[in-house]
Amino acid sequence: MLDQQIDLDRAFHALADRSRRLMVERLAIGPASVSELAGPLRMTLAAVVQHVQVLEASGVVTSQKAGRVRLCRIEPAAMTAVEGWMVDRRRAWGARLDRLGEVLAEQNAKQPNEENI
Amino acid sequence: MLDQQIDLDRAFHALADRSRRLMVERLAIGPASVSELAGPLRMTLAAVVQHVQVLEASGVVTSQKAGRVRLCRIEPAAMTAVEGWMVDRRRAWGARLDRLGEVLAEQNAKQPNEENI
DNA sequence: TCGATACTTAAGTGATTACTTGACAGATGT
DNA sequence: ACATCTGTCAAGTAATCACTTAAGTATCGA
Repeated sequence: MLDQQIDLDRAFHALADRSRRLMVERLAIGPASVSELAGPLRMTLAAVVQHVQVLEASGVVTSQKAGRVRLCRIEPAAMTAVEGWMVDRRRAWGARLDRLGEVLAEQNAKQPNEENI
Repeated sequence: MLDQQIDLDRAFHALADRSRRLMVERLAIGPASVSELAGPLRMTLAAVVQHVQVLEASGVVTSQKAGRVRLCRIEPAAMTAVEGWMVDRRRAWGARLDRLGEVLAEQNAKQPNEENI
């Protein structure tokens, strides 16, 4: 429970980098090797390996080596923890905004997307 | 659209710090002054002001000064953007896990299966 | 067996971070 | 008027970051 704060630090930090988010987007579709992850990125393989290490240390990604290939995959638990924190926050300010009436919040025209969780 | 990547960088980074997350948790409940935010934190006011600046630069928080007090409040748009990215990812891996069945995810098959990606 | 493939490790570099201290400014209450 | 409250700005510092190059180590295919 207390450690989870540390995990959130690391998880948010891991996702605060565009290259790493691209890797996670790729991994969300399915497992991939390090060089597959490196594909769209303009940096050395060594750098990509370091990004993978950050992702693993944060718990967002796990990997295992098969032969000379390291297969990486997303780790749902960490992603869920991050999403959960966001959802909890929105419950708070969402409830407050509802209470006040959405009209007061902003007159910004926003798309009517009905994504409810 | 391209800026949005930058915004996500900044927003995730802003939330990657425990002190700043505590501030956001407080602001999710309702607007607060800088010193109110500083309350539970063991650091100088100057440091808190710098954290507020990071939160504002990321778009997660807005503020306005009334007299000598700066009132901070959460900015739903940035929070929604972050949450939206998470939700989009979960749609991908969630769908995949459903498709495969969770049993497959935990098997320890060491055979290099050629599931082309 | 030999060369190519897929990482892996170490060391270094310039930029950024999360603070600190200290000096200061404007607003408020008495 | 004056002290106090609430915040601001500037400069400095130690640690961390996102890379790089260079030199490995296994593994695989022919």
